[in-house]
Amino acid sequence: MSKIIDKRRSPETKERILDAAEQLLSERGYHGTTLREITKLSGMQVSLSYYHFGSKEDVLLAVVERRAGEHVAHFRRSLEKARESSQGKPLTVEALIDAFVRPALERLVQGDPGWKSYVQLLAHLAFESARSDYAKPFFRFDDLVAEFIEELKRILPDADYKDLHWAFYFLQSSTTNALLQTGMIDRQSKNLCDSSNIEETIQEIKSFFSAGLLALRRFKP
Amino acid sequence: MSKIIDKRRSPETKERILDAAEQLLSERGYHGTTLREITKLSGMQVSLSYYHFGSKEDVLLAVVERRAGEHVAHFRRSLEKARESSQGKPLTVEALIDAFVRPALERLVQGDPGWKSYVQLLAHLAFESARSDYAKPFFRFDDLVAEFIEELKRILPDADYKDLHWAFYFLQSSTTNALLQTGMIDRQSKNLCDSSNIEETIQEIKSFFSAGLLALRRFKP
DNA sequence: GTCTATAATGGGATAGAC
DNA sequence: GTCTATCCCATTATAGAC
Repeated sequence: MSKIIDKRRSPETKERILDAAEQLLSERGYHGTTLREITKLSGMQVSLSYYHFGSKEDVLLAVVERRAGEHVAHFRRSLEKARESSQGKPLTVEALIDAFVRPALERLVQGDPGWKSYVQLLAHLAFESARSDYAKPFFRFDDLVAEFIEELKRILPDADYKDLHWAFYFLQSSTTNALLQTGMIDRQSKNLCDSSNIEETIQEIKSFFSAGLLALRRFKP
Repeated sequence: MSKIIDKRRSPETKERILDAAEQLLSERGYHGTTLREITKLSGMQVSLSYYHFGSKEDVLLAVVERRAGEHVAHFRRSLEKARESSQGKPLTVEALIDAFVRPALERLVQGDPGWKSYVQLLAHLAFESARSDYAKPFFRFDDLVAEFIEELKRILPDADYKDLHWAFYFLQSSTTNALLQTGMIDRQSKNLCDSSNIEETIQEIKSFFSAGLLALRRFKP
C-alpha cells in the first residue's frame, strides 16, 4: 500500500504501448515512427517494448493482429446481415456495396479512436504492400473478397468474372482511399464535397458503383 | 588526359543522384530511404547530395520537380488532342477518361524506367499526403482536375457538380492505385485479371467508369 | 515486469583539403 | 565540384540491477 498506483500490470502496459503505436504508425508510417516516440506517448520505457514484443516489426505485427480477427468478422457479419434482410432473394447491388464499405468507413467516426487509427493504418499498408517487406503479411482479405464476388455473381449472373473483379477492385481502391481522408476531394471540389461526412461518402460510393456494376449486366449476354 | 573518365561534370552528377533517388524513393518511401543508399547507388559521395541539393527533403523535392512540368503538360496535351479529335462536338465519356488515365499509366511501360519510378512515387505521395509533411507541396493538379471536370460537365450537362467530383475522385483513386501495381487484383482474381497489362487496365477503367458516369445523366433531371 | 545504463550502428549534416 | 574525415545525435536493441 506504499504506492497509490501499481504500475506493474503487464496487460495494461502492452495495451498502452499498442494504443500509442497504433496511433503513431497510422499517422507517420512505419519508418516514420520510432519506438522512442511510441513508448514516450504511452508513458512507458523503451525497453518494455522489447520485453513485450521483441522488435519494432513485432510491435507493428501486434498492432495489426490485435484487431484483425474482429475486423474480418465484422465484414462477415455485415454480409450475413445483408443476406438475412433480403430473405432468400438475391441482394440488391446497393445493399451488397453497403455491406462492404460500411464496416470500415464507420470506424472513422464511431467511438474508439483506436479503431480509426487501425483502419487508416491498414489502408496505408495496403498501398505500401507494393514495395515494403513489412506490409505484406497483413492481408488475409482474399477469402472475404471472394465471398463478395460470389454474391455479386449471383446478382449479376451474366457478368464476366473478370469484369466483376476489376469493378470490385475499383470499389476497394476508392473505399481505401476514402478511408485515408486526405482532403483531396474537398480541395478539388472547393468544399462542394465533404469527405469527413461518412454518410455522404457511403451514399456517393453506393450510387456510383451500383450504376457501374449494373451496367456490366446490360451489354454482356 | 591523365584520366580516361573525367568525373567532374556537375550536371551528370546531379542527374545521377536524382535517378538513384527517384528509384529508391519510389521503392522504399521517404523515411525508408537514406542518402547513403542513394549516393551509393549513384556512385557518388554523400556530401555531394548536400552540395547540389541542400538536404534530404530538397533531394525529394528536386526529384519531383525535375519531371513535374512535363508531366502536367503531358496531361494537358492529352486533353487537347482528345478535343481536337472530336472536332467541335462534345467528347465521348470514354475519350475523356482515356485522355486522363493514359498519360500516367503508359509511363509504366514506355521506355525510361525513371518515368515509371516517378509516377509510382507520385502515387505514393498522393496517399501519404494525408499524414506527411513532406508530401504536401507536390500537388499542383487541382487546375488540371478542374479542366477535366468542366469537360465532363459539358458532356453531361444535367449531372450535379457534386456527383461529378465524387465520380472523378473514384476514377483518380482507382487509377492511382493501379499505378502502384500492388498485384492485389491479380491475386484476388487468381490471375484472371492482369494488372501488368496496361491496355487491359485502361480498357477496364474506361468501360466501368464511363458506365458509372453516364448513369449520372440518366436519373437526374 | 520494470527500471537504468549502455552497446552498436547508422542517420543527416558540415568542414576543409584538393 | 569532388573528396575524406568527422560531428553529433537518434535509433534499435540488449544487459543487468531491482
